[in-house]
Amino acid sequence: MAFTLATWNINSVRLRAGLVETLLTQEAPDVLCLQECKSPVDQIPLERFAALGYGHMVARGQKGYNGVAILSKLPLEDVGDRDFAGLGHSRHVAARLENGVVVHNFYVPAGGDEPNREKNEKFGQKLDYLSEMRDWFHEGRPEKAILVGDLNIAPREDDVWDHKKLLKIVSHTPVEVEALNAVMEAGAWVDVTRQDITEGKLYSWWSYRAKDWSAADKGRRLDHIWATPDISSSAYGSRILRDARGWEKPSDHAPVFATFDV
DNA sequence: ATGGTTGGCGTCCAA
Repeated sequence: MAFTLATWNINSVRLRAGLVETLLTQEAPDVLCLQECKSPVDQIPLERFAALGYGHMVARGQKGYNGVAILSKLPLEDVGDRDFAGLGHSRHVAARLENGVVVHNFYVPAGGDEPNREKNEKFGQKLDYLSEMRDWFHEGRPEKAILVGDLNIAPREDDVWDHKKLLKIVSHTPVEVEALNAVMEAGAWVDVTRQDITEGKLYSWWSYRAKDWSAADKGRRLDHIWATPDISSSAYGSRILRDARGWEKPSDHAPVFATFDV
């Protein structure tokens, strides 16, 4: 059975419920993983999504910050969440599809502005979060699993608009890239997006602060779709819906897609 | 070197 999955940092699911409806209507992924819902779970407008065929949801939320949700046309089993780095934030949730595939939805801490854990506690929390992800996947090697989300790191030189200019900018520093690569190695995760789109600049996020985000095109690939080796070769059709960044009152992130024939 | 924008909450914090 082939199914298409998308991941999108929505930056408030209540404010942008209309954009979620647009995406579900126009692109019709089977599963949509959202981050930064900024809403308690019981205030997510599930009825509006259910009316479009997305009646299944597994989510974790808190008031005002963070929050992750998995919306699906297909039945989901809630398989729990982890509070990496003990932050008490809603940044992870996992669900199992009926074909046995487990989907992990992550919102990794952004890490503040200063890439120095002595001066900036948030940067330390980001690195700790990634270390605990690494340790968890090392303890129990995942199988038939997909990991998606806003990982807040652009690992490759062609994942940012200017590699040299961003080496000291949080999201592209060598220590973060190493930490993310350690997570990948621990779980033997395959970067599905880059398996499909092997070359060239590729971005999923553009700052709100740019005057003309599209013309300036100073993007970063912060949003990822990974899979374990047993299913990664079944993936195809990866793409980033850049158009969504230009929709009315957009999120600063664009949705990332992949299809799996498991 | 700096400031630029957005959302949620509440008179500022996180991104």
